[in-house]
Amino acid sequence: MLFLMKARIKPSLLLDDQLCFALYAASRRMTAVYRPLLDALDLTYPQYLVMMVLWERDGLTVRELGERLQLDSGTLTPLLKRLEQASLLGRRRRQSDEREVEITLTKAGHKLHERAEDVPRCMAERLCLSADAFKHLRDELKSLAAQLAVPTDERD
Amino acid sequence: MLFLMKARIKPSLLLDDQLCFALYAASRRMTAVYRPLLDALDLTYPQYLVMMVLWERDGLTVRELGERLQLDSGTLTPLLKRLEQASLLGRRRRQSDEREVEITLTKAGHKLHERAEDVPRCMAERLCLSADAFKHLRDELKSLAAQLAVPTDERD
DNA sequence: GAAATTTATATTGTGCACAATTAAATTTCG
DNA sequence: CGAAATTTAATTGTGCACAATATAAATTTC
Repeated sequence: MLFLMKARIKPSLLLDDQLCFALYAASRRMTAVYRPLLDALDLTYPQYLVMMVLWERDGLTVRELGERLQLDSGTLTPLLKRLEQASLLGRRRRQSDEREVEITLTKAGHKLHERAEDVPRCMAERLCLSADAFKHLRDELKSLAAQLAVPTDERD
Repeated sequence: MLFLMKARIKPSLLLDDQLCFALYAASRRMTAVYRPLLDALDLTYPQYLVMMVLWERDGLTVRELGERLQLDSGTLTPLLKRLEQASLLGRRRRQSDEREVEITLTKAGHKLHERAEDVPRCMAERLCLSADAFKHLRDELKSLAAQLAVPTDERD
């Protein structure tokens, strides 16, 4: 009789066996494909992510943006200053709590949303995935990230 | 009667809908989980990838390393200089073709392979994936990267 | 209500990524 | 052959990521 059980991952140091490298390489390739589309909007890929969050909900603080994107102030502060220089958003301390810096889209920042709407359509065509395959892969990656976010000392 | 066909991806600018962000976030989380393991070896994550390639096949040129990892000399040259400083490898121009720089592991570089063998085991435990799920996700990512590597002007 | 602690952002420093350019060696071809 | 084109690394400059630290405001503790 056969035992049907989940086989353990066999540890390997060969590059082609690694999940981490497949992830790292795919992520960089993805950014590379976005680059020409975002160049047209004068945005880098991380700047595009920030704008996407703000188009969805304006007036977030740096901390809230950081939670959404999993980035800290060391990354966000200079990035937001560049977007401010580009007149896409404003940064000002909150009256209610002077520690917090509220990020608000300018008219140009809102306006950019329209031009950005082509980007997801272009990428959807470029990916050659069905909606189901797209969602499945995306959700697998979300669940992987969630598993990797669990502290090492409190696991199954 | 129902038509069963592949549905198109619905374009969206909402962060949570994006495959690219799931990929980007998962990749950074993965690197973050590797960090404490690699700190013990005094390697960064990209340095670990370079060492993995060299453990598999020593004596590659910068170009060959770059092809394997999809990184250019602008990234590799300073990274390799740091590994040279750390006495893990040597860099020297090839006699046969002075344009090429051959990378050779030192004794310490080879020695590090043993200590690195714990890393994949630790990660395998940390991931909580069956061998099948691991391979499936890895191969989906490889196929995604391959699709994204196809030039935009020559596609299905 | 002063002191200690926590929270939010900014700053500094290191190490990638990657575009663009440069320099040197090699190959191609008239 | 020898000039032009190609190839390989290195260099320069910009923009993330992220650790560590600093600073200032708010909150908690006593």
